[in-house]
Amino acid sequence: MEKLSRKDREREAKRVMIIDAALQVMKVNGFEHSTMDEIAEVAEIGKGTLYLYFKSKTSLYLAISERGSRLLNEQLGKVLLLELPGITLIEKMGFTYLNFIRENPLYFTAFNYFEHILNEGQMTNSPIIEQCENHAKEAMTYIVRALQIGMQDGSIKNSYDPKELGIIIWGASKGVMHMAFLKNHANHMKILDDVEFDLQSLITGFIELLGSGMKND
Amino acid sequence: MEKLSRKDREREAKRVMIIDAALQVMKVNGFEHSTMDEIAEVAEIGKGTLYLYFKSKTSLYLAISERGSRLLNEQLGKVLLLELPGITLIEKMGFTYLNFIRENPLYFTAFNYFEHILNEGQMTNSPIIEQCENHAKEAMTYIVRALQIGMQDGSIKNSYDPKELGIIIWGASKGVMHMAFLKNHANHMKILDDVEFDLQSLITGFIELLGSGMKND
DNA sequence: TTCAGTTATTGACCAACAGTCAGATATATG
DNA sequence: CATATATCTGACTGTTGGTCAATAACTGAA
Repeated sequence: MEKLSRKDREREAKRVMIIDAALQVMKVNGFEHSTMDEIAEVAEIGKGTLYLYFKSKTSLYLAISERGSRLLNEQLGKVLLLELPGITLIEKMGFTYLNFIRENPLYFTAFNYFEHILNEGQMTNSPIIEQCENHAKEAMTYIVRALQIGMQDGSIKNSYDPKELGIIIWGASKGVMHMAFLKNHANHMKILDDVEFDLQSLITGFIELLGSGMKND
Repeated sequence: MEKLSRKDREREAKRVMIIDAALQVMKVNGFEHSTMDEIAEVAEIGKGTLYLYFKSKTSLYLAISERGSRLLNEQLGKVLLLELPGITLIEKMGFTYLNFIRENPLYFTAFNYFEHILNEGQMTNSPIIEQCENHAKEAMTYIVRALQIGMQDGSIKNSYDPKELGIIIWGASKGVMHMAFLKNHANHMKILDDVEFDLQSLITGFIELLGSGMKND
């Protein structure tokens, strides 16, 4: 049972308010072109105060990613509770992910930012990075659970290692979503210009393709 | 037939040399933490000169991406010349891509940077962006051609639209490669820590999975 | 209510770095 | 050799992430 003092609750509320302000600024200026000065201004606090709540711009951005993955995980967790064959759970998770990034494109950008930071190898041993990693691990676990359920109920081939298959599904989904995201958000994307498709049909095709690779005959 | 004057050839050679210098600096400092001052120093030119050859840091980074995708396309193009079933061409392209980013991780980072720039919607109508997009489109065409060959020779189901399938394969491959890349380069990546795998086996699993979704029975 | 001690806030300031430009240097031409 | 043109340069500027000494707000005891 968590018992937070009034101080702690106020502090937490302010943290949330700052993240709201940051998202608001980013909606206008884009993710990278938002400045700490403007975020502080919108949050109606001094810039120094901003740095009392987030020790760097990177930290603030990661906090956005953290919130996003927390929200997404809540939804993925609910899918796992449904009484459905494993293969259907996997499909539903795919669409849950799709709808989430469609409704929250900024969070998707934040997810990519998080991975970029991991890649660059900076900010290791930071608590916010750890939280983000835990969320990612949790999402991964939801997928693996669904796969295990599917292997149990016979809806998914059991010739793959569920964890390895989980990584593949996770990675491939992110890649395809990213593609779809580009189509919708980039002004011009020559690769995609030739192809008539909407997000939904692309993802449906993708899930079908993966599905027919995983499904038991 | 391109006939370049000595001037033009010298200019081109210097451009190449600057990109070499930039890659060298990035190998040490990482992609983002390299400064134009240091790149100029390593290239043994003044900073002002650097800006005569690349109009911004972004342009220079995109030039690296451009070179990378040009090199990759050369290899993909060669695969397409082999006398093999379409499904095998697709598999070979997958491994070509894998080996390329394994041997040239910096180019892979550059590719991601290019997509990031597209996402942010900056630098539209810049010639270097256009070149990068053309390369991406070319790579995409190689995949689609291989799919068409496979649909012709019967090794690939023809129930999918080859272009849509191409986008799916392209996106999914990038996503899975990215995952594998993280495992190798990020210091810690909790999602991946649990799973014992090497790049090769993950990609093999992925290609097998996609393959069994595409293959004719 | 007062006041010392503690905590929270602030914005002027600093350092780093992308990008500029007036002047210097090299090269071509007659 | 002299002039014109092309190329190069690094000191300078503007912006922005991050700091810190000064200030304000709060707290609890007398």
